[in-house]
Amino acid sequence: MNVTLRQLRVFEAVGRLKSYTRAAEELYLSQPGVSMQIKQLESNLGIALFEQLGKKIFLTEAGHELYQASRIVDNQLDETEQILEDLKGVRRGRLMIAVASTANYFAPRLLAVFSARHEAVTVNLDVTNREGLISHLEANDSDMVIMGLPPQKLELEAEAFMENPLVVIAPPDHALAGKKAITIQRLQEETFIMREPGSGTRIAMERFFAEKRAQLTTAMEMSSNEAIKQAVQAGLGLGIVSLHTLELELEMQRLVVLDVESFPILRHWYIVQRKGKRLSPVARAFKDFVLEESGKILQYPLLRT
Amino acid sequence: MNVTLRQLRVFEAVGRLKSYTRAAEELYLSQPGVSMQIKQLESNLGIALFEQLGKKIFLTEAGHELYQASRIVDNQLDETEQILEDLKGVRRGRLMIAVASTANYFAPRLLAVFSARHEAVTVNLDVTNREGLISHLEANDSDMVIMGLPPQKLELEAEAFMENPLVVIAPPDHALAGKKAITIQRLQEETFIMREPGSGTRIAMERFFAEKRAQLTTAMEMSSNEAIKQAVQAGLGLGIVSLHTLELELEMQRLVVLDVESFPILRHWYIVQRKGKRLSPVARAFKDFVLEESGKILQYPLLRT
DNA sequence: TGAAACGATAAGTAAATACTTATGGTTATA
DNA sequence: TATAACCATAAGTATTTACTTATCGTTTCA
Repeated sequence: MNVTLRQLRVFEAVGRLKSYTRAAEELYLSQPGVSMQIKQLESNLGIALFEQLGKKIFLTEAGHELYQASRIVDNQLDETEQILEDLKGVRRGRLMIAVASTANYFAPRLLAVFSARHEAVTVNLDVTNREGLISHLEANDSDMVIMGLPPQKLELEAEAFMENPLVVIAPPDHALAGKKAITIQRLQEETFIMREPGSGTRIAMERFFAEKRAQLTTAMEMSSNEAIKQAVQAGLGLGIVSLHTLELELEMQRLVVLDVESFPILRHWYIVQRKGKRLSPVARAFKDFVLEESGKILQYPLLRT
Repeated sequence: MNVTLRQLRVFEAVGRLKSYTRAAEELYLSQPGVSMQIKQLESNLGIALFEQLGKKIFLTEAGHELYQASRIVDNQLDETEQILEDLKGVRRGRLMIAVASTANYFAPRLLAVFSARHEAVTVNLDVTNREGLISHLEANDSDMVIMGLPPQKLELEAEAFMENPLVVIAPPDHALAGKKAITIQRLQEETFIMREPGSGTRIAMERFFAEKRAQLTTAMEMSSNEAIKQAVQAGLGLGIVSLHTLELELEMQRLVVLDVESFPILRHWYIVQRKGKRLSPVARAFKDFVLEESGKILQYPLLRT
């Protein structure tokens, strides 16, 4: 179809007003200008769109069909234009975030606040493991990723926005509970429930103990923090998890944080995205929001045990 | 929106193929040609549609929106083009016919046959009185009109396509039933059930008797042929109607046609349309069909009584 | 590390587009 | 019947469009 949008718009006006002259006025054109557009359109389509009987013009059947079509097309484009207009601002948009599973304990709260402020923004949150996060970054199908340990391989931009203290947890009735300044030495007498190799927490932990030249006994490996906490509660051993995951358990006194020397291991949470990625206004706004306000919103439990 | 269809189509190809170069190949363009169209489009919209990360390109959210829109627009136009293509031929289309109420006894049969031959054609039949037909012609909202007596006032083209004999009817037990060569003189002794003034049949009748210098006694006026036939059957008087309306009654011997001298009054059925009206292919086909084949399809009852 | 793939940019151009004014021919209308 | 309203046509033109080829810079991958 060799038709131009201009032709369709002129045609729509003529069809609506049933007059070349008035359409010309509406469009700030001369009457012959309109005549020519219509003629051109008719010749492009190879079919008559108007019928003139005396002074009045009528749409032919083909004209009626095209009239409907041009209204639909016009509306579609108007609508899209509106959407794009919104997208330029923060008003509307989709925010696609992926977070490490550990971040699941606070990320939803951040998103909830952001989402409440920007009602027309659709938020999409994927909670996944480290591997999943990396593939998100590679496929570029998230606006950004929240994780504790940005991978080195990819070219990324990572900004820390919050502390992420790793602490040693034990059941409340554990021999070490309540003890002050437990040494790392002492810890080596205990057995530990660990995250799976490759997990951010696990990597950080191993790095820490390697530095301290200590070696821990691994009782079992669990692939989620939830599982570790359950196992520790059940007395199967000690655990090391992010303090952020403990809010409830500390409050309910199901678990205690041990006061071990050099602890907590201080890590950070990072907002990560591919280098050079152009953020949408919504993504930009979310990032600013996290960098500036996450501290206020997420007050994690005090370290006092 | 200052967007051109060309831009949308190029954009659609790039969005679909996720590559400027391959889109260029598909469209038989150079790669810079595509680049420029997209750039133009983006600047028209004031928003980025693609994001390039390394070698790969991705649609931005705005790009996704526009992609959907351009597919819708494209489909709409394709569909319309198909419809218009059909309309050029006889395959599809709408046929709007208005017929005089008397023609209601045969017009549906014509339309049924035509409609069976052209399945994708929507047929619209309005059965109305003379006044209604004239307003159809004035408003140009029918393709053509079938009537017995084209009005003089409007500039019309009328073509006769079939005889329309007006006959005198009586109940089977009437004194004149079966009589040969009844004189018009004799008719004046009877009373008649007439159509309302202004009806085509009434006008033709009055013209006929004025010519013969005869005057009929009007018992009552009815606004439909059906009512006249009922009244005649009930013995309220004689009637004059188009032979076409009698098929059933003659066969069931509810009514008889009298053998009156100079009868039947020979009139014709006309296909009528406004002078200069351009017929759609479907309308053209219907007109030809009626002119050529109506005789074959409509064999009305013989005059023998 | 070097070649290949990809998109961006620059410069140039033939063609078309989208108008304009002027004018002519019909058709209603007062 | 004159006039006003309406659309068609003709001729002319500035601008824009839609390309092209040539070239460059970056990224990926063998």
